[in-house]
Formats: sequence, structure tokens, C-alpha cells
Amino acid sequence: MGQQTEQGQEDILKRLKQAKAIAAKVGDRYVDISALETKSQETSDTLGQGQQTIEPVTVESPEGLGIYRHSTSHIMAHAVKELFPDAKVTIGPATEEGFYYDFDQETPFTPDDLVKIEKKMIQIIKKNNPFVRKVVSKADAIQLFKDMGETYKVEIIEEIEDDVVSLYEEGEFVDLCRGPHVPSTGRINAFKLLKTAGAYWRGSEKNKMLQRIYGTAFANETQLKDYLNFLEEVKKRDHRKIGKELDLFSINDEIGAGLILWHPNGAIIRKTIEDFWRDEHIKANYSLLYTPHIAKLNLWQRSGHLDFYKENMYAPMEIEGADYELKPMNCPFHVAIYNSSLRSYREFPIRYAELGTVYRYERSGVLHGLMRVRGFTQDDAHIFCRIDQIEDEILNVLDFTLFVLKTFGFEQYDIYLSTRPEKYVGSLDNWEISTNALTKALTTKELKYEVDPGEGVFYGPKIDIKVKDSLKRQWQCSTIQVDFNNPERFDITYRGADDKEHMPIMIHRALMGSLERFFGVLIEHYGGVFPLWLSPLQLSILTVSDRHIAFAQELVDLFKKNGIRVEGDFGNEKIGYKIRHASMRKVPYTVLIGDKEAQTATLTVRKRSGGNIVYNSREELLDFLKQEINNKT
RNA sequence: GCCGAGGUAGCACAGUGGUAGUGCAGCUGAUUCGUAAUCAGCAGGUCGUGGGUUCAAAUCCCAUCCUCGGCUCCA
Repeated sequence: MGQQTEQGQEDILKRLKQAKAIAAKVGDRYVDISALETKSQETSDTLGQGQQTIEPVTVESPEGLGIYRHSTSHIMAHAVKELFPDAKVTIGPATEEGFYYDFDQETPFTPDDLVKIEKKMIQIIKKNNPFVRKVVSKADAIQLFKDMGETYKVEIIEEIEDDVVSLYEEGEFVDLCRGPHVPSTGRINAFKLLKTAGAYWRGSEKNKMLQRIYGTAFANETQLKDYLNFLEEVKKRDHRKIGKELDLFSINDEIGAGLILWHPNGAIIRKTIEDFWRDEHIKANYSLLYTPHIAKLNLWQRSGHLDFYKENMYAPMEIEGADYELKPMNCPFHVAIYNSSLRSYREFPIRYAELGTVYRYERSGVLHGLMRVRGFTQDDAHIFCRIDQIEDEILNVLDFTLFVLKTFGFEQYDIYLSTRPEKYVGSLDNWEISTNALTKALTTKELKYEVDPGEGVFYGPKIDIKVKDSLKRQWQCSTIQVDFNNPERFDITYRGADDKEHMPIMIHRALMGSLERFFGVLIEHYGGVFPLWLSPLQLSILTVSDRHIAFAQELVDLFKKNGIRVEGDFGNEKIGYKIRHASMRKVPYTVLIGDKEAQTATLTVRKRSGGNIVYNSREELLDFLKQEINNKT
């Protein structure tokens, strides 16, 4: 029976009210609360037949928050239409962080406009207009929006397959919308408009550029403030800002956009990372390689890069009549080394690793500090093996990757398995075997992962690992990809136990992805407060007055001889000034040398985080530092 | 590439047509001082670059390079 008693309905409404619901979930559908109040045809359709569960939806749930933000975006569109009657509305969805609405509007919105729009929105919220859902025929809707001059809405409606569409009316503002919405505008407690941006209609640069306004909304002011604080924290940790403050790297107009200059402080961090990386690769039975930065065009023809990667490659340069190309990837070189001699199955798996610098053309608008550059060094490796060895190799690589990430303080990550896309090379058999091998490796490791169907690279399935930094932001660094393409294209083989020729499988993998990007992520993850082993300067020795210089110099020499990155600050400034100076540069430890220290063997060490530790001798301090460096914590 | 905002001393910023400024950093001198800024003096800029308008341009116009926020894609 689709009929509900008056009593039952009232109970439900009461329950929703008590739960402070902004919408309801009926079965697996989200509906307006008003849908439960009225008894229209559509309502009974919505409620369906028989007994479906009816759950309150609150702003506390992700879905509820999405509905809430979507309603806020409607209110914003309403405000914009009142202030800018000529603006045409397009779409305005909720996003993970908030919402946006795109308008077709001649003059872009200014920051002042945002303030005006916010004020207008507050008025609309105060009016507490109900959101009224109306279902009309497509033809009626088209006519309605045509009359209003809302051509984008007409375009959207024409593409909707149903015979009817729903409209939401709130005050004088009507918008095409699937819904649901909060019951009335007064339900919005806390929102903020954040920024404006250009955005193409339907995301295609062939279409007109629209004006987008981003905003966000939360259940209450406290949560909104927390979010705004988070944005502040993100700004504070911006690797470009910290990179300047700590003198880590720079980008120079005259050298070129997207090309990184590693300053001494950044370079020593990179050197430390690279040393760690090489040592661990040797331990893990990889062979290290070096390969050139350019190669003949023919190589890139054969590898297929000219077919599928041309947009990201620089124009060739002619050298003695032959064209050479700056390398966008390292794989063909590694294949060439594989091919430099006949290979036997007994050598397998062959693991080649290189910190290979590649150059890729990126459009000027997408460059971003260290995160998106035009020249970068990949921590690349290629594993050549038999198809039955894939699973073991993936297991190894997974262990290795997680170990490396953990060393840099990344303990949380999300893992994605991408399967065969529509356009692909290689046999279906190989795809199946290798996808199964990846899956099995993940389940053996009991790693949680999500499947991205059809998101694999055309040459094979892959596993991507996205780390979460200290602000819980996701960064994709590691990738493990099976490759059927290169072995075929370069026709590489090995001699099997059966004395026949076979084609090996290649696995590409990068743990950190690109050193530049990884460095950027590290800077933001640590907020510039690097652990001791990575800190450019590990120890600063400060003198209280000139008569302590000789003694302090002795200590500097001792620590330097023992591999500690140490400086002596012997200037004639006051001690407070020197401490501040070290503190601003985030030096992990400082030692003050005054009369006390010159007379006793005791050393008092000031930690970057504040607080002192006392050591009985310089050797004791040295041991402590060495141990902390070794622990990489 | 497209839309918008920017580019002034090493850094952070002020300066709307009339002799380029402030703070920090730097250098010099004084001070020799015990846990986040001692004092004084000095020096530092063809105002991103190239054109144009004007008696006069950091300032107005055009072009160009770069940076930033997005769009698209990704490491």
C-alpha cells in the first residue's frame, strides 16, 4: 500500500524536525522534506510503493552538507540576479569544499561585488523564503527560461531525457534544479564567498568563458571559522613562501618559467633525499643508471611518444642534420640498456633505477611553484620480468614505496587501482593477468584501495598511491604501472628456460614521482620544520660574548668533522638576537656558549620547539644528534 | 592557451602625472650583553621588459615576459 495514515505521516515529520533534518532519505533517494508534507502525485511516486525507510538527512552527513551548500549556491545565484539582472545563470553545484556558481556576465565580478552579493544573500536568508519544488513539462520549462532569457538553462533542459523537469522557486528566483534543497533560505547559518575565477562553459575551452564565484557554507559559524583557519594554515605553509623564507629554491624569469633553481639550502635537502634513495635502491637490488637528456627523434617515434605525447614535448633541435629531442620520459633509455645485450630469464627480474631529469611542456597557466614545472627529476625505475613475476615484483614495490613514504612522515594514504581504458594496447590476456596480479598484491598486503575503472594508462593497469599530508590534503606521488607497449615497440626479448625467445613485461614505477614536486609536498607537510636528518642546518652554536669564540669554534670543528651540518654565530649581537635568527630559520638545535659552558663540560641545547636539554659532554650531544639523524625522525 | 589580479631595493610593502619611500635583511662603527629583535651611521632601485602619449610617466596607452587565483590535464 502506498498510502500512509495521517498519524504515521505526522510521526515522520516530527521525527525529522527533532533531528533538525534539512532533507530526507527515502530508500536510497534524497528528497525535500516538503515532499513528505504534501500528497501530490509526485510525492507518492517519490515515496514509492510499500515500506521504504525514511531517514532524516542533516548537515552533519556529507550528503546533507552537499544539499545545504547547493542551496546556498542557489541563494547566491538569486542575489547575483538581483544585483546583476543581465547575468545569465548556468550551473551551481556543491563541491567537496563548498560550492560555486557560473554566470555568463560581461564584466567580471570584483572583490567588492562579492561583498555586495554576500550582503544580499544575508537579506535573502533573513526572509526565510521556502524552497518550493515544481514539476513541469519540458516544453513549459523551456518556454519559461526562454522568456527569462536564460539560454544556458534552455540548453540544459533540451538535453534532459525525462518528459518533466523540476524547478525550485525561492522568493522571486526560479532555477532549474534536480534538488533536493533545504526547506527554506533561513536554514543557512554560515557561509562565505571566497573567490572569483574564469571557467569555461562545460569545462571546454572551445566554449565561452564564464564568471565563476566560489563560496563555502557550513552548519555553523564555528565550523566555517575552522575552515577559514585551515585556508590560512594552507597559505602559511605554501612551499613558495617557505621556499623564499628558508632560501630553498627560486624560479627566475630570465631562465624560464617552470624551471627550478635549487639554492644551497634546498640542494642539501635534495642531496640527502637522493643519498637515501640510492642507498635504499641498492639494498633493494636495483641497478642504478644515468642516461642523457636528449635523444634522436627516431627514438621517440619508435617509443610512440611522438604519437601520444607530442603535446607535452619540446620542439626538436637539429644537430648535424639529425633531429634530437629533449626527453620527456626515461623509459626508452632504460630499454636501450636492457637491449645492449642478450638477456636470459636467469637475470630476471632486472631492476633499473635512475633519478632521471625530464622536460615536459606545460601550458603557462598551469605552472605552480615546485608542484607543476617544466623540468623535473623523476625517481624512475623500470623492472623487466616475466608475467608470472609481476605479483612478486608489485609486492616488493608496494613495500618499498610505503617504506619510503613512511620515512618522510607520510603514514596515511589512499590507493587507487586503475583498470583497462577503452583505448589500449596489448592482449586482453595480459591485461587480465597483470590486473589480477596488481589486485592480488594489494589484497595480500591487506591494503584498502579503490578501483578506478577504465582509468589505466593505455599501455597497462596501474596502482596510484596518494599520500595525505599533515593537513590531510591528498598528493599523488607514487605510481606503479604495468607496460605492454614498450616491450612490443622496441621488440625486446629474453631467452627462456625453454630455449625460446619471449617478451618480458615492464613495470614502471616512481615512489616520489618528481623530486621537485615531492620537495614541494615535503615543505608543506612539514611547514618548513624539517626533521633533523633533512634540515639544511642542523646545529647552530651561539656565543654570548667575544671571549667565547675560541671555545665555540672548537665545537663547530668537532661537529663538522663528524658530519653534522653546523654553523657558528659569533657576531657581536645579543644572544636573544641570535636565538631569534636561528629560530626564524627553523634550525633544529642551538647551543649557547658562555662562561658556564667554557668552565664545565656541560652543554645546554635549545630545541627549535622551545625547551632545553642538558648534555654532560660534547660527545654525548654528538651521539644524540647522530642517533636522531639516523632514525630520520 | 583562456578569464581575472599583479610585477617598485635581497624580503615584506607604501607611493594615481612633478626630485622614488618605510620596515626587516646587508655593510661600518659603538656595545660584550645568557634564551625570539642593543644603538647609531651608511649603502642599496634605468619602478618586469620594449614601444608610445606628455614639457614631465612607477603612475596614462599598446605590446611582451613572468607571477598569482581559476578553467583543462596531470607528476
